[in-house]
Amino acid sequence: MPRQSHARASAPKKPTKQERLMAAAVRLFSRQGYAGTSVRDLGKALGIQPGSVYAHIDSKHTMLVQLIDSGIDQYLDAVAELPGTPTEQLRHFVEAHVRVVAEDVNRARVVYHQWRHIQPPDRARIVAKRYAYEQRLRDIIDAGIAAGEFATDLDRSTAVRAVLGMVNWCPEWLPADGSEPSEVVGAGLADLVLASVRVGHGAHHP
Amino acid sequence: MPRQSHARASAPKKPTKQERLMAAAVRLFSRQGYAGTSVRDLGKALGIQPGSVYAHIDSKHTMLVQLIDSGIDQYLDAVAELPGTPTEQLRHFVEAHVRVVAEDVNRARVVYHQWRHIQPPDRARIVAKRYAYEQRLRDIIDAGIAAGEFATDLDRSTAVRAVLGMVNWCPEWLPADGSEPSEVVGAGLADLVLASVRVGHGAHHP
DNA sequence: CCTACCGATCGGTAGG
DNA sequence: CCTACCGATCGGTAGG
Repeated sequence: MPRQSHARASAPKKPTKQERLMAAAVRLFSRQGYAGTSVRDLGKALGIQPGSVYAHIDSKHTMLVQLIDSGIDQYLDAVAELPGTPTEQLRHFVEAHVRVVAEDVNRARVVYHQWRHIQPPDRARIVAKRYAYEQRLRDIIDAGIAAGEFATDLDRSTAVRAVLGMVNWCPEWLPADGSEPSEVVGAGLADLVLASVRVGHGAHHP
Repeated sequence: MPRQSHARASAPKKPTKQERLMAAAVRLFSRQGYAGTSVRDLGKALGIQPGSVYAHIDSKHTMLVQLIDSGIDQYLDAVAELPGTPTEQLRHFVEAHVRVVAEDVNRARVVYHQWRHIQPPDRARIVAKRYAYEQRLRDIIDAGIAAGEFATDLDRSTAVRAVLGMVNWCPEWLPADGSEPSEVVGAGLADLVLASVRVGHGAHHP
């Protein structure tokens, strides 16, 4: 067993202190929350003094903003262009979302829940991005209804929120489910989503 | 049922200071998180001095434990006995869960996310209760598969987590959706859930 | 990146 | 329920 375990395999990526701080922030904000994480915790994670943290960051709040900004962008990028029919697009949407969650479940949890700690003026931009992502899903579902692929009596809002609920809950149990590859999990969730919105599954609630 | 100190049955009851503190904690923990809420915030909400808060509570942590303990019990009680076939039970489960969420979305958010701030030894009991609730849903789904009402190729774990995700995400959007009664929302979500697990909706992912 | 430090705030207590 | 206070910790800064 080599002492330099992860030394440059293909790309010599040595993380900067700033990158290491951001990685520590993801882990700590996820487990203890933004308010429950001190700048001293971040320094301790890198083995430096509390005051030294500010040689690499502007403020604790700026770290949160950058983390969530880039985090939401990962989701937006992943579903920006989806090929195929609305049915296929919806499958791709769910699978892409689960893939991004699985890449870093801690980051996912921070993006979903810690945005409430973001203060104006950054907050407005974050909320707008979240809405844009929801709108992306809504458009797919609308197209599916219009194309006759999804049930015509489907309630758009309920469907959008049900799908987002399913995929956004993943970080709560994905880590404890390391046995299954995330692609399998994503495909399984996509199956359930498609079954729930597809036409021909019988009458809805009377 | 344990003792109720001096509560009048079916009368306009005047909340005690302790009850008012718990109500304030629900609201503040939900919006700012447990760590982001100070005992001074709680005192301010009741118009009393910070130190006076301790005339009514033991500690901030005890408030969180009591809040989440009784909160989870609400969910367990709501689904303890569900009539009918597995299909009907699953519908009742979703509708009952959404009803409890709608009763107090702030409390729901605290129950779902702030339990991570609970320290041992209380933590073990909370985690066990959460697992018991999940097990309750798993049993219904297993019964539905065994009875031939749900798809035989349904993945139990995925189905359980998908359903929990849908209903547990409700507090994120229910407050913004005040126009629709929660019973309608619950029925709509139950429709989607039943459609996703029911037999005869076509082949799953190849 | 360290030492040394700032004023503010934290959860909680003593003694009325 | 108040006044007065405790030691600990907070986010952040000055000056090397």
